[in-house]
Amino acid sequence: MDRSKTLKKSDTTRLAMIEAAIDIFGDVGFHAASNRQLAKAAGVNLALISYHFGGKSGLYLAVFRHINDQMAQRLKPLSEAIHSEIIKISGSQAKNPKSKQQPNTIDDTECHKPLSQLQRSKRSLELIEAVLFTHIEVLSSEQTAPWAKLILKEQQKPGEAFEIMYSGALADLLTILCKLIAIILQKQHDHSEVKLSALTLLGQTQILRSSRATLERYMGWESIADKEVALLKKQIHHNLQALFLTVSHQ
Amino acid sequence: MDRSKTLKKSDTTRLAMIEAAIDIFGDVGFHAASNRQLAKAAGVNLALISYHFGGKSGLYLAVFRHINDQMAQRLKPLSEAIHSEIIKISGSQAKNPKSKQQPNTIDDTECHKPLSQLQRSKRSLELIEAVLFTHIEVLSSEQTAPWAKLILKEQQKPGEAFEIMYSGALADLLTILCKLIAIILQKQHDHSEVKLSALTLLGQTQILRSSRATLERYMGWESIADKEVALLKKQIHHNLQALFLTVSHQ
DNA sequence: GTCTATAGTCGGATAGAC
DNA sequence: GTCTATCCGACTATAGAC
Repeated sequence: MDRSKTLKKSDTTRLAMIEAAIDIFGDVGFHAASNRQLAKAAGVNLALISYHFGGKSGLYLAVFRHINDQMAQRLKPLSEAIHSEIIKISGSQAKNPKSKQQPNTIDDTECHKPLSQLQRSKRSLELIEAVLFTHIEVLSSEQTAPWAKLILKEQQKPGEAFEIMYSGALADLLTILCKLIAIILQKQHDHSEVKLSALTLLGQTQILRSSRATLERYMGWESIADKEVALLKKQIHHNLQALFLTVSHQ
Repeated sequence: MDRSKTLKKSDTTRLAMIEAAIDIFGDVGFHAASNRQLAKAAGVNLALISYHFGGKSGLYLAVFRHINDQMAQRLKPLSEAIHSEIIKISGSQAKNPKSKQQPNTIDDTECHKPLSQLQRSKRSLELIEAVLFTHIEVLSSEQTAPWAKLILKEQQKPGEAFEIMYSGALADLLTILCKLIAIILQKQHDHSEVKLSALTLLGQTQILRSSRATLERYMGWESIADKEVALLKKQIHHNLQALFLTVSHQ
């Protein structure tokens, strides 16, 4: 309600506990983290974990809700921009044979000159690249490193916490990719080929987390900073061009 | 020594403990697994964990040594076949400007008729696909599922166990892929582009494990069996064609 | 080699003072 | 809301019988 502005004492405590817990859970996992360790890292008393979250499990879930909120907030601008542009791009495209004409009342400057399929594809490809590059930046950033670790852990043994993530930012991200790919392939965005295509794309960026140790070791990288990120982006750019620019052949 | 044939009682006990431990460690992780649980699953007494492996950590390392041996054994036929074929394929190719001529004394039927670059690329691409499909089968098989889970866990927090895996089968797999890609791209196999290309390829197959929960959920799959594996293979095949068949353009 | 029994430690949770 | 003190269960590891 109106408490959204006034930050009560308990809110700052809760936040401190959640932020400390992100690091610890991400680092050592749920079971290896002890309540004592969590409380000490947050600089609060042991008993407050039970008081505020009902126990370690409650804190764990609160951590995922918090991460999901943060991620959604971070992706929101890009997501909204792309969604509105998708309407523009596909405005003249028939996704579905029956609804060929879509009376578009939006006062948009470009929406009345129909784009060629080639133009649509090119623009979609640019947007896909933007999404993946954003994803790479999120995955490589030190700040979000614990997030990624937590999500990966949940992927392997999905529980209640996975639901929180999946139904939030994760599904959004995939849906955007699928809509863009659908424009290029001229297929439905929920076609299984389109979805697998999106997933294999994300797989390529996710090596930053899922295979980070192998990546560092095999590339001979001591850390993954700007230079290394740039190299990976270059590779992804190259792959994207190859995967989607020659799509007219098939 | 000569004990390799006669299976002593203690060996069968150790093996039972290791195999039970693979499932449990893979399922719940190192910390969440208790010695009691491990002993019960193996059908042995609690104290034998300390006796045979010196404790839970020792058992954990033994598990990784075992997995690495198994994986190496499984990949060996394919690995050797490919290595010998790479010699054939690249026999007439100059990897390095100085060593253009390689006097090949192998009594191979095909080694004396030089292959065109197109032929070499095509064959390499077939072999890459074979490697990735094998990888997909390993990752999707229920039997090896716990292996993959363990490896993923170690990637996130690499310790002594990661060393065992990395310096074994994992590095072999990557090296084979790089050598094949190098033939297509006509670059050194240790060139960073080649290595990143191999890693992004593996990333696409690794979604079977790293994003399994998302994969199942987003694709609407209830399980990942033959039908689902076939779909993923089809997608990987498609991606491979796009990524490497048009390489002559660049 | 395998088992039983137990010592010693640490964990999560809570009652009750402030 | 926050803290101290404490309970009790579960754990690892080991000593010693067989």
